[in-house]
Amino acid sequence: MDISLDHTDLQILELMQTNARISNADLARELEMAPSAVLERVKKLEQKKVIRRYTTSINPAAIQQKLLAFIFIRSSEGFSCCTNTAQLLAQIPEIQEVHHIAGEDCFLVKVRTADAASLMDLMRNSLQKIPNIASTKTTIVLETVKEQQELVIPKK
Amino acid sequence: MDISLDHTDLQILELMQTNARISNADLARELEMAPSAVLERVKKLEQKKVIRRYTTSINPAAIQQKLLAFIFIRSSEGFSCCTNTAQLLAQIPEIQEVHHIAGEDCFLVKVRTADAASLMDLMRNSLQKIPNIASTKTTIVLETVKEQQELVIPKK
DNA sequence: TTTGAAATCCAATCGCT
DNA sequence: AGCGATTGGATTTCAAA
Repeated sequence: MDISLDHTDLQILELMQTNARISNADLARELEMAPSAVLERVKKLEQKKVIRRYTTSINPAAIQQKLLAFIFIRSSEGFSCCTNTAQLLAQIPEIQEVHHIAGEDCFLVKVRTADAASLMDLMRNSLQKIPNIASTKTTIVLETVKEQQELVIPKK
Repeated sequence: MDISLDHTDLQILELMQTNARISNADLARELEMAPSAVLERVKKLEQKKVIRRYTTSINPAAIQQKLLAFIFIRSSEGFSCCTNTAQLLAQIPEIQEVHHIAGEDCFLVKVRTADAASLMDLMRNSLQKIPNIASTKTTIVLETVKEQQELVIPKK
């Protein structure tokens, strides 16, 4: 099973990226295909892990998650320990993203908490318990102008 | 119309965050409520913009978007021009996130392209045309260990 | 806000192409 | 891969509490 995608697949991705709750019937109407054929394609995209999951984007402020920060984390030891450190970081639910980055710093982490105090709590209680964290540099977000994970789908 | 959320609303958010394509009937079964009552609540969450949108997470590698980078962008002029600069950045489809950050740099931007060459294209053709960009500092992601936008939903 | 009933519509399967 | 027919179930609306 390969991952080659034709134009119809890309159209499906485009439509579902914009609205994950579109009905299969509406998808079929947009593509001018039979619903059963469309359903088949969607299932294959799921199986092939082209589609990873369907998520609901929730306004963070509505559930009192007002603080967003990025933290650069430097690891004190070599490359081998990094994988372990990364896994421990990934387990923290407030941490949405863990990226291994090029350059002097080892990781870039995106974290969301209620406020500055709870970010401090998290750093003291969760981060500092992870071995091999040499230093952290925190960047606080004042305002988010754009935040979406929509990819640019190729035309063909 | 206020934005106060009760336990049932939080349960709905929790379930829909995990799977945006859950059927209303399944939601109702989980909550042990009538489907019509659940539908009413979901619609209100949408109206109140607690739910922002339903999105499909697509594997970037499957559509040849292999490069992820974060760019720190310094603005050459004062605060007033920042809003304009931010809007121009936000219009670039490859840029997924634009954050106004505290500290010396003005913006942190998350960008996804096919490869290093197309990132360079983007910086030359799109970024450098935006006025008041004084400097950029690009951080390339080598590996993404975790990437989700799921929020920690409070228990009550 | 919730419910239950009713009408319409959809999801999912399968045999055929 | 796609289609069309089928059926069991889902969505959506609405009057009533």
